Amino acid sequence: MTRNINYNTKQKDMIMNILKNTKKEFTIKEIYENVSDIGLTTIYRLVDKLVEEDRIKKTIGSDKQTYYQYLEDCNEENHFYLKCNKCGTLIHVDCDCLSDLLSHISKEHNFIPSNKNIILNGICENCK
Amino acid sequence: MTRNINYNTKQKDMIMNILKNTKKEFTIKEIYENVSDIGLTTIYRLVDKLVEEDRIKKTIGSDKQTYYQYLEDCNEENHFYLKCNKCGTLIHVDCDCLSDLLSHISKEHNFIPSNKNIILNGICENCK
DNA sequence: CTAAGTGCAAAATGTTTGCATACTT
DNA sequence: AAGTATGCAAACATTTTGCACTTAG
Repeated sequence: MTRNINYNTKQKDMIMNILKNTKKEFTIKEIYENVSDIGLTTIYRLVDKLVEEDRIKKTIGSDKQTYYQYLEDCNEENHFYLKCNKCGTLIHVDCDCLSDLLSHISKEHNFIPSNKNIILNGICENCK
Repeated sequence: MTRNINYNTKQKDMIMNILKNTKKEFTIKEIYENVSDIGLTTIYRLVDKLVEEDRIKKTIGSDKQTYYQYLEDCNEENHFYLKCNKCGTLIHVDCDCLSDLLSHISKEHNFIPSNKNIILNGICENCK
């Protein structure tokens, strides 16, 4: 039995803060440029772990690049997001409007929807 | 006014057929291994175009790799999919069960949901 | 003190470009 | 015939690895 211990380092915090403050998408390079004194290697390693831990999400932007984006703290709760295709912001929605759809899908379509981090794309209020 | 002409070449068809036949995710390398006599460069180029044309989708798999996957023909119709997190299959759902949710979101959350290619993740019938 | 995390340089992968040739219409 | 598409080799970009050093708990 090996315990998987995770240190809380200032590097990890810095990356999380940048992603958390604006809810936008960042490339590795953008993270690198927005942070001081963290090596690229470390960014790759941390970002990997954070994805593993479901704290951030790796995605493909509309420009086909690889991006990373902040996710809400995911302890046993479901999270529903709206993602703007123009500005890239991920809007966290606190509303149970999904529940009917999800139960319909599991009953009628014989598919167990994952209830973590459901993302719907579109255009946000500001970008209309 | 430049017209953007697209030849229909056998290379393009081969790639589309592979993606269409199984609805699974393919990496560039997997596509390359499953076709005969198409150079890697060409695969990169074609896959790019197909993404542009909305005929296939570029995604990040749960293993964090970059994948490409077939989409239904997208002429003015909406398409709703269920994607299995285990086998990677993209199941096309022909059902209007989404419409309530989408109108709720546009009214209550002030967000215009894109109605093209909505994908929900979960576990499919076969993988349960 | 010890396991885990970091940063550098180098290695390995992945992707794009230039150019000569071949194919579509 | 003219404009695209293709494939190779080379250039370029991105990501990973090995290793000595630092840091968190």
